[in-house]
Amino acid sequence: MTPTPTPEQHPPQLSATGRVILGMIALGKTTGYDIKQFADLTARHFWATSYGQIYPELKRLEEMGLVRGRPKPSGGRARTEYQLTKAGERALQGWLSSDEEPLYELRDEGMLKLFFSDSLPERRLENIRAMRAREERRLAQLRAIEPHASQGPEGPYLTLQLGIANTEWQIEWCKETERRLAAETDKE
Amino acid sequence: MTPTPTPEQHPPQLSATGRVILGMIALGKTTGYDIKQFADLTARHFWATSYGQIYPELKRLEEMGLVRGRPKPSGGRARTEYQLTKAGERALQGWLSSDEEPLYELRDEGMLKLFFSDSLPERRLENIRAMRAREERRLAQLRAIEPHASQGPEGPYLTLQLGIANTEWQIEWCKETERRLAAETDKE
DNA sequence: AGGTGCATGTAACAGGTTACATGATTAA
DNA sequence: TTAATCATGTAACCTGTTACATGCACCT
Repeated sequence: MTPTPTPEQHPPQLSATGRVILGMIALGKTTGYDIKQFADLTARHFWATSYGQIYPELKRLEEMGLVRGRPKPSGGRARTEYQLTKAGERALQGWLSSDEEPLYELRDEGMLKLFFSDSLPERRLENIRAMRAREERRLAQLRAIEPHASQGPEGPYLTLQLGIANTEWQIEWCKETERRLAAETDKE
Repeated sequence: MTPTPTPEQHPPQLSATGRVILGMIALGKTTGYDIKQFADLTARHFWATSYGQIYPELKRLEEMGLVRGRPKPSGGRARTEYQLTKAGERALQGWLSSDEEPLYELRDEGMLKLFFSDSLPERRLENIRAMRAREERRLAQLRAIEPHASQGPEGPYLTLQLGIANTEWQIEWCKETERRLAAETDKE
């Protein structure tokens, strides 16, 4: 007779959103609103969030004992400040040191259009231009936050650097490809 | 009294998954299975798909009159081949020439770890190495499909080139950052 | 007096993944 | 004969977005 499977008494597992929140609290963003504002300025480029996730997840994290929230009204405004508990710090560091394959997911409609562009070659150049325009907008946004980021902690600064360098490079590729396609069109 | 809003008799809107399928059929992938196989080899790097989307969506597209499916059993195996209808071609080209802001979504847990790495600086180098390893794997996969892609249509080839160049660049950044972090650690 | 920003929250919905089910064919 | 591959499909689940609701505070 098979032994009954281990009762799997793991506490409910830390979700990806939960990790983001723990990390953000560690960076000093103590309210749901704060977390969202900062994330929209920074992490949004590689990890988007919404209030619809953040507020319910903060409650779940509190139930799990990873954060502790206390009301800190500013003026007459309702407001809850959260801090990490010891368990929360451990959970955050456990995630940062885990060797599991980190998730990577991309949905890029611009690439998709380029990929299928043989079905309408006349628009190919235009599609690449649109991709470049998007990257140029992104670059401008990243550059706008650079100055104040370079005074802050290292982690955010490194990701910002990577984002900027990466975007610059992408723009170069688009320009080159545009030139190449334009040259081919001329030949015909 | 306000005029009743236009009855919005637009036929049900073409979803993103639907677009992928139309594009794939245009590239000669005529069955659900075929589409998935090819997408897993190529478009997966910027747009993942699953059978759970593809098969139901093929039916929806047929209801919408954008594709036509006919049973083409190979041996005794059930099998349905799809082709684009005129309306399907128009829909595909309409999408390719539309000026709507193309969707872009990224979830990159590696970047997230780097972003929060101040909470466990000892692991920072390791995290960047993991990111590099991921990109190196990706590069190997992309290079493996390059030879046969370079004989095919232009669109897929261009996206492949972009993917390769982009990945190579990312690897360089990781290496440079690793060197820099290693040097800083030595100084201390 | 009214618009914007601060601050929290929820319900409905949309989209996608996973696990499962089925069954034929082919190569070892 | 058994494992892998071809081929299709569905139901349950999970995650995340959108739209909405509430109300205070601050600036003009």
